Amino acid sequence: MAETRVQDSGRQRILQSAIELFARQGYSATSVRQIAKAAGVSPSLLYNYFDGKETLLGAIFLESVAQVQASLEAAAGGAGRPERVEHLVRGAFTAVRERLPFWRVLYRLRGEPEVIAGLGEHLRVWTDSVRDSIEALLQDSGSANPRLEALALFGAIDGVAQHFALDPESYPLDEVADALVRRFAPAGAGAPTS
Amino acid sequence: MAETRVQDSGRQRILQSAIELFARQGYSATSVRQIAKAAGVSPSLLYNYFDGKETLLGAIFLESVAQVQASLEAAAGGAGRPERVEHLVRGAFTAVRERLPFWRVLYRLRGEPEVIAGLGEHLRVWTDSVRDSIEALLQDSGSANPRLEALALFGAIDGVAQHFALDPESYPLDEVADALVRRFAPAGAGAPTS
Amino acid sequence: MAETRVQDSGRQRILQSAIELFARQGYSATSVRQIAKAAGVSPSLLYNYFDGKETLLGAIFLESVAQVQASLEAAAGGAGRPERVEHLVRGAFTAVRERLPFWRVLYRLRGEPEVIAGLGEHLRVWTDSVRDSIEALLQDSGSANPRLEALALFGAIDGVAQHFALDPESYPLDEVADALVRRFAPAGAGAPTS
Amino acid sequence: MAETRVQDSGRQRILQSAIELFARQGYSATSVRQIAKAAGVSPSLLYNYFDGKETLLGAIFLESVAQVQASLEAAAGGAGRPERVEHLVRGAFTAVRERLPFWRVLYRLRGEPEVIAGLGEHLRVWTDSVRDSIEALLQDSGSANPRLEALALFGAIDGVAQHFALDPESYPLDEVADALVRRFAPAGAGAPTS
DNA sequence: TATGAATGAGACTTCATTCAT
DNA sequence: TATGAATGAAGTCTCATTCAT
Repeated sequence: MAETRVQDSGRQRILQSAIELFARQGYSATSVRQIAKAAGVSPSLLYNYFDGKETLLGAIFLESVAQVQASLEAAAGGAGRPERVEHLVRGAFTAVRERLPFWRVLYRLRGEPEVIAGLGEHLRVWTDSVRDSIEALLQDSGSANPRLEALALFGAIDGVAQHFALDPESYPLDEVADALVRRFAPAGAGAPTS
Repeated sequence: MAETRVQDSGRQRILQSAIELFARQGYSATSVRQIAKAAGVSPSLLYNYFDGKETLLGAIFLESVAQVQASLEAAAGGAGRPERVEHLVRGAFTAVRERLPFWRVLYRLRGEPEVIAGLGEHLRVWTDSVRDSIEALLQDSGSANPRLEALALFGAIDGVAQHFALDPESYPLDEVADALVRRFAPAGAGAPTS
Repeated sequence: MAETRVQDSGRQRILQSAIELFARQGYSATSVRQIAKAAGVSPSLLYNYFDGKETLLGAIFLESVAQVQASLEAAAGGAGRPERVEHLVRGAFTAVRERLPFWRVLYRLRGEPEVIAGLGEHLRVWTDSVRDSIEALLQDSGSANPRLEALALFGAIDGVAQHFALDPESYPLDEVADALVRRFAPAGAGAPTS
Repeated sequence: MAETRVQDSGRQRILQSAIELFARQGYSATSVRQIAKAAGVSPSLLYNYFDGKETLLGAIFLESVAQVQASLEAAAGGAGRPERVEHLVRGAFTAVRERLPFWRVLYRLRGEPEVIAGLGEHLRVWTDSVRDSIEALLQDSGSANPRLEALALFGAIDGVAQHFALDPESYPLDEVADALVRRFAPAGAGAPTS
């Protein structure tokens, strides 16, 4: 009971405020002052918990990536190709919906890896592993060129997720997911018309 | 004769440096000094041509959006659905390839519309018009729910383009384009196999 | 029995760490955090024992000055001028060697008396008393102008001590002491050659 | 005519204020704000001319060391040992008198070489060269152990100079110089009494 | 005796920008 | 067209310090 209270204190509040502001304004455009103010603490306190703005971002990533990873793995599996594709798509979108602010931060930062020293490599590794998972998933299910198929599907999921993230209120994510699944579920990659 | 000389001088060099730095580091993380230095001029000169950093960004957008728009329209058209989808996909990727830095800037800024006062609305209008174009394109070609189809295809194109933009050297854009076309060209949205 | 234990705890460890850091980095450049960390305690504990950083410095001085004073007085005395000069020089250098960190702090702070409110006056009084002692020592031993002789000898001792403090590992302090003694021991100040 | 005015502007005023404040309060205890205020400019301007506080200090040193070096060399020379020692002592004290603030900064900083990254080595080299010069000067003039003699004389000069720097108003520098010269001028280092 | 949470003041520094030339 | 001098506002971060426990 006191636990939720404790969780809500100091460090936790800073993390929460930071992720929200980073999501809305971007990392560079968000000042430490803003974060502290949003968290209701003094800017100094931030430095009791984190070595600096960059470390704070790192902490956000470490936490969120782990949770998202778990979320994605939970959604894996399925007997045939259609089921697998469907699980993948739904799982991915669920993960995005669950941690929307994190994804918005991710999308923004993905393009400027130099800004955050150690993060770029970390991100690339993670992205590659997701791509490989999708490829593995398609490999078992009679795809002509699973790698290219994986890139296409990965891109599609990522793009739709981003469009959703830009306007979560009115974007019809589930219906678009249906459409994606219909397009990518069929096994015959090279000749759906014949 | 003097024209080419003029083009390369002052204003043009600033614009060029700005777009490249914004693409690499993001708008907020790029300073006026950096831009001026990269352009080989003094920071003051920037203020002879633009009212400030924000105006400079606006100018970049105005120029680039017009060119991209033209590029996209040139790629429109085609007799049947498959041709139209193919033209759309190829045209979009060509546009991205041609103006890669601009797109990287766009992808970054799309998520933080508040940062740049007047730009957000402008961007949204443009994005919507692209989406509507795709929808119109699909509408004529027997799609069950053209709006959702359009969103899915738009998302897919956008996502793939972004993945390409993140690693243009080694991303197999043309092959992924093929895969996308194969998936989205068939008219029957709900039953591409039958 | 418990005494040695107590000596080594808390207060004593803080004092020790403080003097070493002050000696190496200077007073202003040394932070309370650094001192506490070096002492293996929390910064807060420092405020249980001292009113603040300045008070801590005061405590260091009070302790050390007393010990140095004793050390110097023990070295005083001697029958004739040569013996007295020799005792003075050797005694001073022994005192420096024994409490090297303290002297390094002293040398640094001597020049900025305003920084430490009450310390400047204290220091000046002490310095003057040392100079007067030397003068008295020379007065009894047929020096033409004992005051100027005292200033010269005091300066020489102080300068050599400082050079030694800057590089204690390789400075040949004892040999230089010999040289100093040879130069200053003879009674005839104005005509050592005759 | 306008030249003096130009010299007095901006950069020059900052340098001047900096050296005076560093001399009075020490490097660490002097803030950039203080320097700027004393120079009658904004703190930002300082960064137009120097990369930062440390670079500013470096600039001060480079300028001053060169001038002092010249001053010392000008004072070198003399036929016999007594003349040489006299020239050395007088020259050194003249150099100190001429650039008193610089010397006070030097004395303070000599003890904390780690604080200023590249300066420590520079300083040590310079100090060694001065010591070597003195040694060379004594070598030619029948000194038993010129190296130790040089260290003793160097220490004496340095110590007296420092005492003078601490209280330039009332320290009888010239008279103490006389005393020093009387003590160190005679050639017979080991046996001034015989 | 000892500490972790917390902070106001101020440190150095960079920012976008103006203006006289 | 072009720049160097100059600056107010704001940036990140460290400081010495307090207080409840």
